[in-house]
Amino acid sequence: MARKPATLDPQRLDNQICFAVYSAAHAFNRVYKPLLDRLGLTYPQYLVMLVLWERDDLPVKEIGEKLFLDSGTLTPLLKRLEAAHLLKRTRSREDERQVLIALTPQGHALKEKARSVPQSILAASKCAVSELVAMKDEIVALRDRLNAVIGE
Amino acid sequence: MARKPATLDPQRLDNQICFAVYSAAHAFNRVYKPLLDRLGLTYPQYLVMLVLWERDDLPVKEIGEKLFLDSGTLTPLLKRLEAAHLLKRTRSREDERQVLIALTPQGHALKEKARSVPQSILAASKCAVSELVAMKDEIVALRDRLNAVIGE
DNA sequence: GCAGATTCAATTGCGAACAATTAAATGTGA
DNA sequence: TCACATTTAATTGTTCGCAATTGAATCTGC
Repeated sequence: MARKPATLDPQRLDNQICFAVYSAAHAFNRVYKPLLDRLGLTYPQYLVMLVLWERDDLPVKEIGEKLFLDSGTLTPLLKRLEAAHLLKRTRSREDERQVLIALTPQGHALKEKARSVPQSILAASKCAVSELVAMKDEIVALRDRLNAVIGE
Repeated sequence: MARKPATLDPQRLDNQICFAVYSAAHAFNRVYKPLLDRLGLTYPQYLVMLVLWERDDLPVKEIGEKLFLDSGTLTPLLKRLEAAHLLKRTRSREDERQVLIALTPQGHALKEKARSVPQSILAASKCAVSELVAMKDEIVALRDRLNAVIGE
């Protein structure tokens, strides 16, 4: 049984892209934390707000599709954002199964306060924008291939 | 106020590398799930086992440093792995503050059963190994820069 | 040797994340 | 029309992830 050199052993933690992604996600979270604390948001809540700042009045389902999250995650999260007066949840009148999510004036206003966040993250990454964009595109392509496999 | 084109707006979800990483981590998790179910492990538990398969008899602290996790996460997770008879937790005799984690025979044996996991992930990623290695190195470098900023 | 600081694991409390199930509304085919 | 399937959100239960705190063991300077 030929022993592989450590740098090629696929069962080693440091050789796994998945752990790289997993640990990078946590590192991002820790950088975001103090920035989002000032807005009173957690990172997943911030993601929901980003979606709503682009387009308002969406059903829960559609927010879930954009963020790859299901109602088990979103329902309580949206209730917390509603309790913080950032959005309102209303049953659709055309289709009573849907709950539509609409920003309150405070929810809209928060977009301005959040404007500096991406720049702070960029600074922390100590990386050229062009490099980050290239990396992002690669990671998104990988994610989409993985998600395609799940659907099989 | 010059409106940026959508492809450059840093406040757009699709332009954020962080969301790419966040959603890729979840996609990986979903691909791992059925593979790890057969081993009776969750993904974070699998990470701990990877660490211990490389080196046994580690204090909780050291496992935490390798995985970027703290005792609040690890203590209950390790207790569950102990309940599954995969490892044993023992207070160090030289330093009673430390708890040493050692694999049981079953814990060691699981390494063989887990050997095929990385290959299945590789297949799901539909990507050349060389490309994945390059991506992994970039992501690790980014992660380490982010973690360096946090320590400031 | 001893007071005070530091280290380490455990605990508590809260917010994700997701599987599985439930209940209500809507759609579909005969 | 009516039985049956599908869609949508909510709910329940388990596991992470982390901040903050606790308590015990160890280290440090004097």
